[in-house]
Amino acid sequence: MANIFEESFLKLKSDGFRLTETRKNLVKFILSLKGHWTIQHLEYQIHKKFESIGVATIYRTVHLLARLNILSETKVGSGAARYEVAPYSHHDHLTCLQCDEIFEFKNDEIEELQTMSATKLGFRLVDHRMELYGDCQKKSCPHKSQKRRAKSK
Amino acid sequence: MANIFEESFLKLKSDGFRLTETRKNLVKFILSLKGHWTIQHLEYQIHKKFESIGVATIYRTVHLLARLNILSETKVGSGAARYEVAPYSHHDHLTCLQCDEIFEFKNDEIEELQTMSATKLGFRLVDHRMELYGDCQKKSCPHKSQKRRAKSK
DNA sequence: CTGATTGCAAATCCTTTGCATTACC
DNA sequence: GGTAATGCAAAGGATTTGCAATCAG
Repeated sequence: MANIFEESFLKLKSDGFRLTETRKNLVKFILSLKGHWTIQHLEYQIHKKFESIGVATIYRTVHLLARLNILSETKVGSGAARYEVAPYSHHDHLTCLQCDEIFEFKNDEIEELQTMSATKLGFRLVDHRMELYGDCQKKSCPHKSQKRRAKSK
Repeated sequence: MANIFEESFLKLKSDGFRLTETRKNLVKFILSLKGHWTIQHLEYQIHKKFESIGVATIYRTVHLLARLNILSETKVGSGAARYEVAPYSHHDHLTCLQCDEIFEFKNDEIEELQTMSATKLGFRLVDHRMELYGDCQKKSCPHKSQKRRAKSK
C-alpha cells in the first residue's frame, strides 16, 4: 500500500479536489505532524517554510482533511480545537489534568459496548469520542499552575 | 437532603464565594434549566426576567458552577459550548448527526472498563467524557441540511 | 471597611467569509 | 476556458478582561 501522502493525494483527487502546489505542500506538512496540534501551531510552523500561505487556506485545508477522515478533531475545554492525523486503528485519549499530556489507549470491549448501547436506543453508531481525565501520577509530571485556583477557605 | 438550590448555595458559601442577589438569581435560574443549553440561550432567557445582568457575569457564573461540578460542559463541533446541570448519576451522550438531538445513556460496564484502562496506564481516573454519534433513525428526525455537503464526483 | 462581585465596553481569540486573482484540469 | 483554490483583509461569534462602581460579609 502506498504511504499516507500518496494515499491522501489520491483520495483528494478521486473526490474531485484539485492538487495545487499549496495544497500539496500543506497536506504533506500536516501529515508529518506528530501528536495533537492546534491550527495556531500549524500556522506558526508552516510559515517558517512557506511564508505566503494564508490562514484561511490552512483552516480550509484542515477542515477538508478532517472531512475526509484523514485528520480527526478534538475539542475540549476552552481554546482552540486540536487535531491529529487520524490513526489507522482508532484509539481514545487519556489526558492528565495536571500536565496536559495526552496518552492514547484502545479498548475493544468498550467499543463493543458502545455499539450495543447505541443499538439499544435505536441508533446506528457512526462515530464516537471518548476522553478520560485523570492524574498521570508520574514523578516527571510538572503540576501545572491552576488557571482558576481554588479558593482558600 | 436539601434540594439542589440550597445545596448549591451552601457549596458556594462554604467555598468562600459571596451570595449576591445577582448570583442567587442566576444560579436559581440556571439550575432550573432542562437539557443541554448554550450561554446564548441562557442569556436570552434570563434577560426576560432580569434585564440588567451582564454577559460577563453570566459567563463567570457558569464557569464557577462548572468548576464546582454543579454544571458540566460539552464542546462538540464548532460553535458555542453546551452545558447541563450535572446529573447526580453520571450519564453519557448519544448525539444524532442528522437532527442534533442529544440522548442520554449509561453503561456501568463501560465505566468499569474506563477505570481499568486508566489504571493500567498508571492513571488515577478523575473524570471522563464519552460522546457517541450516529443516526437516530426515527421517522420524525428532520435530516438537517449538511453544512459542508459532499462533492458530487 | 475591604475585597469580592458586578455591568459595561473594549479587547481578544479562534474561525469564517467575501472578493478579486491565480492556477488546475 | 471554466471553476476550484488561494491570499488578503474584514467580518463574525464566543468568550475574556480592565475598570470603576457596588455590595456582601
